[in-house]
Amino acid sequence: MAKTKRAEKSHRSALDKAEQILRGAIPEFLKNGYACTSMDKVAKAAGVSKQTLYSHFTDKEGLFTALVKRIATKKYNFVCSQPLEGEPKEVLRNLADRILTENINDSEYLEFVRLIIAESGNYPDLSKLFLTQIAKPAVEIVTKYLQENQELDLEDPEATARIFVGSLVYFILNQKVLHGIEVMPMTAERYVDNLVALIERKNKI
Amino acid sequence: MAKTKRAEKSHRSALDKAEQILRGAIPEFLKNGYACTSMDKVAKAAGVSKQTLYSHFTDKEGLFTALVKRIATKKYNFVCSQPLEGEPKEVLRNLADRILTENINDSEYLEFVRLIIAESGNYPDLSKLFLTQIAKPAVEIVTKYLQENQELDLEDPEATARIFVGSLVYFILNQKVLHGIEVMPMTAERYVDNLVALIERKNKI
DNA sequence: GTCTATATTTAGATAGAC
DNA sequence: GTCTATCTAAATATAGAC
Repeated sequence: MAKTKRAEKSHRSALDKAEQILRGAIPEFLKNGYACTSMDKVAKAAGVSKQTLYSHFTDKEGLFTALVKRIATKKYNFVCSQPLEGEPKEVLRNLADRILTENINDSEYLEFVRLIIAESGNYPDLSKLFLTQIAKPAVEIVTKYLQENQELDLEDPEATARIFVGSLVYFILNQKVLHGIEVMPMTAERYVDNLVALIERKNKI
Repeated sequence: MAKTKRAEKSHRSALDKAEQILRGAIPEFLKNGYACTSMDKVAKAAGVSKQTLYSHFTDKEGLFTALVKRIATKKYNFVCSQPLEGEPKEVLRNLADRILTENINDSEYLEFVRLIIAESGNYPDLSKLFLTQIAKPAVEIVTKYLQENQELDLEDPEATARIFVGSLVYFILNQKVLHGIEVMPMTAERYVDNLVALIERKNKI
């Protein structure tokens, strides 16, 4: 019995340590990037010794991969938890607003996107994971909606969905990640107005 | 006279060295990223000693900045050298095709974009330079065209131009930089068809 | 101006005590 | 499992010969 209890405690403790390490590692990697984040910094930020890192993750790359999977999964759950509802004519605008406001104010996620792109050459599998977990489901949700609303009279809902999502993602990338807000600013409202107008246009005539 | 000749030679030699260093440095930075490109690698790639690097550029950051300015200027000259001409109805499609084919096959430029985004946190001025030199002129050219062709009946040509350019840039980023071509492929033709259709739609009815 | 050699710092990863 | 102390390699930057 004492043995069982000890094993349980040991197991729980291990989980907590891994969790503790990830929680410390995430802001470090997001802030400094992969190359400039040392295992020493992570150990310090997580409040554990460096050797403890290596007992829970094989190496720096393994820790980084676990970290990316964690954040991607978190965002995936958010993307898929938002049903499209409301007045049909308002859905596209609400959806665009939601995509923008949700992501533009999520500085952790913006850093994450920057990191994924930065390491997409060295870690192509992580960028594919990112697309598969986040961008692809988002496009699929929009595609489905565009297909279901035939009054929009779109010849190719999937391609249109990609343009819709893609132009919003680029807006965020341009304004926030690349600091376009300082050299070529545009309000989200104006951008969304025109994007929605392009898709709904036929109905307006 | 000997003195003049010597000064000239010295001057020319200095220019050649700076040029030689940049030519060696560019592929190294584009391939490895900023942090993983050592001054030793650059010296070796450029065929000079490390000390020579430091005699022409103050430090690694100075070399990197000069390199980014060089590439951005090169692309700027290309963007602005392409006039919009041809049948009015074909211009948008030709323009989209040109933007895609030009950039999607320019692997050096794709690496450059990756690098700019990667370092946009550490070097915000370089990302602003990138936008100012490349993205902004591109949007301005498209804006001007959309304004001049009022039969398109666009309420906000500038916002529409941003959507047009932005969705194309994202397509490239998604398919090539983030390897979306392997997990969510789509042909450029299909994407462009639908993008142009959205803008021209009114005319088609 | 250019090179070789080096000073100094810091990285990833490991050994050994407990 | 966790810690302190350490090994080895590689980075930026500089000193000094020519």
